[in-house]
Amino acid sequence: MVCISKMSAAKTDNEVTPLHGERVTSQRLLILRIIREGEGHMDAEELYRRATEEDPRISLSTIYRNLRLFKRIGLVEERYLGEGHHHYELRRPTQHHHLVCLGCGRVIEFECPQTEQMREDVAKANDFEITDTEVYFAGYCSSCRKKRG
Amino acid sequence: MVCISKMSAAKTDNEVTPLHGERVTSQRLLILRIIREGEGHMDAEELYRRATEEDPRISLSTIYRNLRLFKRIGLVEERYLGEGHHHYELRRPTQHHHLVCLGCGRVIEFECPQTEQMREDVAKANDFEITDTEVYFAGYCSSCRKKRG
DNA sequence: GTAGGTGCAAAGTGTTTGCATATAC
DNA sequence: GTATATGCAAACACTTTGCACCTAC
Repeated sequence: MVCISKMSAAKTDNEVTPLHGERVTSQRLLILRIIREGEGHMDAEELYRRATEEDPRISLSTIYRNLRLFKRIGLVEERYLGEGHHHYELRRPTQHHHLVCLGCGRVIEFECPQTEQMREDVAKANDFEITDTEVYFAGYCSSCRKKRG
Repeated sequence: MVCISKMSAAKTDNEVTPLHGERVTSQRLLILRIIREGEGHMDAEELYRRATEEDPRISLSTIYRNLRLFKRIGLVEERYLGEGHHHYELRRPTQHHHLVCLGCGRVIEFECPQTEQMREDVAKANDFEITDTEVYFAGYCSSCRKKRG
C-alpha cells in the first residue's frame, strides 16, 4: 500500500488522488501502475517498453520527467545497483535492501532491522536528519560460484 | 597504506610495483598519486583536471581506462553517491561507509562494525559470497537544515 | 482560460571504443 | 621486438531540455 505525502496511489488506478497540484494524467497513472505491477527493479527503458504496449504514443521523456516527480514527492525510490543506470521502485513502508549477484545480475531484497539502530547512531553522531538509507551487498550467488569453479 | 593483490602502490610513486603484467606508466602513477592525495571522493572529471595540471597531454580516456583497471585489480573502489556520476577512492583495509548531505553535497565517512555481522548473516541466508559492501545514508546536515528552516 | 503536462527532436552528461602512434618490458 | 598503453576523435548509453501543442482543473 502506498500513501505518501503529496500524491498517493491506491489499489486501482482510478483511486489515485493528487494532493499537491500535481495533475493526474493518464501517463502518470500508467507509469505508476507499471512500477507497482513490475514489483521490483525496473529501469527507465524497461518501464518505457511496457508503457508503450499500452500507450504507444507515450514518450521516454515523459517517463523520465515523471520518475523525477515521483522521486521528488516520495512515491518512488531510485536505486543505483551498479550497471550504469537506475532502477525504480515504489516506496514501501518497510525499509529493505539489496543483494546483487555480480555473475547473473539477480537482485535479492532483504530486510535488516539492525539498520534502524545504525541510522539513528549515525544521525546523532553527525547531527544529520537522515532521509535515505541503503545497504548494498554484492557478490556471487551459489550457482554463479559453481560456474566459475 | 595500499597493498593489494596485483599491483601495489607504496608511499612514493617510484616504489610502485606492478605484479601482474600491468605496465607501470607515468600516467598510471600520476592517477594513483592524485587519488591518494585527493583522499576521498573524486570523480573522473576532477581527477582529469588535476592530472592535466601535471601532464597536460593526458587524456580523459586514459583516466577512465585506468580507473577501470584499478577497480578490476582491487586498488580502487567506485562509489555512486547519487549525483549522476561516480567517485573513486583507494581501497582501504577498513570498511567504511558514506553519509551524504543532500543540501550541500558534503560526504562524511563513517565506520560501522555492525555491518560485518549483517554481511555474514545475509551471505549465509542467501548462500552468497559477498565481495562488496556499502552502507549509504543521505539526508541533511545541521547547517543545511537551518538554511531551509 | 490557464497553468501545467506531453511528444518530439535535439542537446547534455558521463563513459567507452577504434585506431594509429608511442612506450614498457 | 612485441605486447600493451596512450591520445584523439568519434560513438555510446542514459538523461535532460526547448518548444509547440494538448489537457486537467
